[in-house]
Amino acid sequence: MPIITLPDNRQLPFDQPVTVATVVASIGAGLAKAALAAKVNDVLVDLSYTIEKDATLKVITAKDPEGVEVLRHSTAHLLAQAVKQLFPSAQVTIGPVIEDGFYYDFAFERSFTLEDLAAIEAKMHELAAKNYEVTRRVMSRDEAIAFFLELGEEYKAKIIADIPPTETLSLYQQGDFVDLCRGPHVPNTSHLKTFKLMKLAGAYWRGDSNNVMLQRIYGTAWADDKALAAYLYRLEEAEKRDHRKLGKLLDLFHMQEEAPGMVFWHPKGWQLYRVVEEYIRQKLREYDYQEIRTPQIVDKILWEKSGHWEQYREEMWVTSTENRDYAIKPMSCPLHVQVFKQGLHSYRDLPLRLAEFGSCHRNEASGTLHGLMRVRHLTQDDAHLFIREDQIEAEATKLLDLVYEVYQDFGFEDISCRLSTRPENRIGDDAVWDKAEEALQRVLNNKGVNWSLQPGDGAFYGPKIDFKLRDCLGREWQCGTVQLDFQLPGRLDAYYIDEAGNKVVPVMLHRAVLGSMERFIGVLIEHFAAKFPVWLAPIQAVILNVSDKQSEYAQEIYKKLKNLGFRVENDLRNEKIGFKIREHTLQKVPYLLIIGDKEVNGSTVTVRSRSGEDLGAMLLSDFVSLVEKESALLGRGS
RNA sequence: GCCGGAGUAGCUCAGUCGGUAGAGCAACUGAUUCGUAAUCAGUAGGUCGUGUGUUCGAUUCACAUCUCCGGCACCA
Repeated sequence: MPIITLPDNRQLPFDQPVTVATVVASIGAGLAKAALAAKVNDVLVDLSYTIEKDATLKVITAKDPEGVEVLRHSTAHLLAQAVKQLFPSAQVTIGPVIEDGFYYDFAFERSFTLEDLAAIEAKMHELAAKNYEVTRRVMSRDEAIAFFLELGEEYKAKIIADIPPTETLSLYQQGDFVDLCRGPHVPNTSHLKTFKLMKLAGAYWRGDSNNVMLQRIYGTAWADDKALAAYLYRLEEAEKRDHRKLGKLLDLFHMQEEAPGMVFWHPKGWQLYRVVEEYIRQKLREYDYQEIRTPQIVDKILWEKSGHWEQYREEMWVTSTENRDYAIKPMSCPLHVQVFKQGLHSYRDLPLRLAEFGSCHRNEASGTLHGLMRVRHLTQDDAHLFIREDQIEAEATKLLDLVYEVYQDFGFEDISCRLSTRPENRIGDDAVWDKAEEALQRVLNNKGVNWSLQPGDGAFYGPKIDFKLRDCLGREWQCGTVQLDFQLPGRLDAYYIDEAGNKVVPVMLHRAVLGSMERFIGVLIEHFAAKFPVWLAPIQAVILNVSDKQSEYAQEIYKKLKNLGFRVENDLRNEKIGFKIREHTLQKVPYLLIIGDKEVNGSTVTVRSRSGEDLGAMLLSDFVSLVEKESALLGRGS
């Protein structure tokens, strides 16, 4: 005698076990039509699920986020069904829901083409319109393995073999297509209307590059056409923020074939770079760091001692001369230890904080290069803190403060923070790793930020905390990092003298706040869509004369602003004022100063903001204080 | 590195089913001196990513190679 409780606390009694579909039908025909799945006692189930005992019930439709996920999951099955019909020799593997869509991986003897993709999508619509019922059944492991092997689906059989024996295996069928799946799924393919196949890609079986490469088809599915259109529009808009596109458009930097993964900074891009660098230098002063500079090419011997030669060899550029082998530095840590080792340090000297804008070269795999986000020559805003063990928590806490302060100054809110623990390839005792991982965990908890765990993702010498920022398409890029290292100083024979006069190996904290200057600027360009706040903007204002008559006064204004340290340009070309305004607006210059006869006569400038707002005529001093005030807000103003 | 796609003027792109290419913007020259997102006219600009092959002839076809784009794997 189950009593079903609905979200509005209404209770429906039944005199025998009922399916969710029956209950939903008894609530109303409209709801029954819209229902995709349900939550019974907060567990997502199919409409065919039978409720035996008293339970709460929430019907899931396309209006619920879970409903859209069910749609996407079922659309992935529809994709697989279409592929199997068109290409019977293709084998299905996995097809999960992802952010904004789904994908399905297939093993197939030839590559899918874009034409195939169109044909598959058409087939999907055709199949959906057949209004197949989607039915669920349960099978034992052995039965299921035999079933899929019979169909020639070897990958599915392998997947099943790896599912823990305690788990129930469910199969979903629509028409002639059967797939192993946890569910839930829509009750009928007629619900699958709004979807689109997006792109083809390769993907390794089980995510392991030693395995064969499968073919992945990405798709997206939404509750209705409007939501799909909104999504596609969002993608288009996001593409306009692409830093590679904007970098070219605003003449910030370029890259070319002869130097893959390395940046040619143009004057405006380098100006931006320098503002960011100067900002960080200011933070180094505030937080008691000392800036240093170390060599780029260093004898292999040092890398062997540090462990890089063993752990990191593949990504190091090497060179040699006069029978000596050298590596171009991929990171600065061992070199900072060399600086620390000069002279003798007392425990009173610690913490000793050494910072460097470290110019590093890494031979990143060709397929990973991506604009400024993934380069082969990068500049880390790097620092190493040499500390006593009792200073770990205090120093790590200060680092978290610094990182969050800097990100907020640049206007970032969406920061993801992760703790990565010991990887398989590592140096050092597990006891030391235990200590290091626990320390970082404590610091994170005390700081009270949201963080997640990434087991096995630490550096080879110690665990780390990573900070990630998102690009225009939602892809995350690691920027800041804090790494605790009990290994390197000892390996490189660094020590200090403690109170009792003993030599003690210091603990080292590696840290970068921005990460790499290049990547951070890439993220920055996308974050602001190149509409940089005035403190960052490479050109803060352009002075435009209406006609030749005012050029002398315009020059005067230009010189005054330049002498005050503003980044200004003059546009005295013989062009119409509208044309000049258009050009500099497209260049996203924050302020345009218009100089006509009126301004010359009144000794003023007329200010037009980047958004097109006319701020009217004002004294130059008023404009100066306006910009100064705005600059002081940094990225926190908007 | 792996899978797929792409590379034509400074930029954005069109085109050639094999007969050495075209537009808009930009550039240059001239005219125009103008008040808040494109003034007009003219001129010039390309070994069609690179190499090899097939061919009477290759930007077009084939192969190789480089780079870029989207994923995957990697990412101290």
